[in-house]
This record gives sequence, C-alpha cells and structure tokens, in this order.
Amino acid sequence: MQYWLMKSEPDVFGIDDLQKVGIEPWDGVRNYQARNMMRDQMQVGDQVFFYHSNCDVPGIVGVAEIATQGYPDDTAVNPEAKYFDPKSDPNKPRWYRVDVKFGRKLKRTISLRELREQTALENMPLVRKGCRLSVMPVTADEWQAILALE
DNA sequence: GCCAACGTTGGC
DNA sequence: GCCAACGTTGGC
Repeated sequence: MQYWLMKSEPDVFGIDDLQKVGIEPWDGVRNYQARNMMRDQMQVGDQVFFYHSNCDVPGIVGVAEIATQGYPDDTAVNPEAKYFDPKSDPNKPRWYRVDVKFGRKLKRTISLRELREQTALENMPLVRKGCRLSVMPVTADEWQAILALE
C-alpha cells in the first residue's frame, strides 16, 4: 500500500465534488511523470491526499482512495474532449488515468503554508518552489506527519 | 542533440 | 493579474 498526493483546482473539481459523485475518473493528466505513476505504480486501496491548488488557500483538504489501477484515458483520443491530444494514437494509448474514490474531508484545510513550516515535510516535492507535478508519492512518515496536523 | 520560444502551472 | 518555474516543441 502506498500513499499519494493529487492536486485539483477546486473551481474545476474540488473535494466537495468528489464527495458528491463518490468516485471519479482522474482524467486529463498530460504529464509523463504523473502518467507513469498512475499507469505503473498505483494500486487499488492506495491512500491519497486531495490537494486544492490555484485557489485562496492552497492545501490538503481531504483523503481519497485509489479505486482502479491505471487504464487508458480515452479523453485523449476524443476530439470533443477538453483534454484531447491529437498526437495520442487510439491503438497505443499515451495517457492513463485511475479512478479515485472519496474517503473523507479533513476537519480543516492543512494549508501549503503550514506544510512548508514542517521540517518533517521538507523533502516533499510539493513544498519545493515551482513544483508543477499534479500527482506525487507521499512517504508513510510524511502521511503520518500531515495527519498529525489535523 | 542543443536550446530558444512558447505554453502552462500555480503561489502570491 | 503577475510572474517564476518548468515541461514541451521545433528549428537548426
């Protein structure tokens, strides 16, 4: 079992949206590092921190769970889709997604600002300047340290 | 294979 | 809205 952190913009799809639908295909990821993690490493039951980016108070707002292994993201080969990638060959999928299941909302938002102050978290890619990875691994120690802040 | 130009992310 | 960081593209 592994731990992850996944970013989402609350204006587009936030933790409340996930709570409403219960389970959501995490499509639209068009970054190879993130793709590789979803395709190769994520397992059903892995735990996920749900992170709100690009908003008033960026931070961790909830816990979710990986509900499927990686499978091809067919929005990449759908010309109608927002995240259509004309260079993705339908017969040789370039992009992958997983399904993410709602777990719970944290009692409060653990802000990026607060996360930055924790020495236990200084190695997280998230707190590094200019981190644009939308999916990243979290160690067991980091997971515990973050939950302890709640 | 180098690297400048460009587009996107995301904190502030 | 600004802009730094960084990934991708494409000319050479």
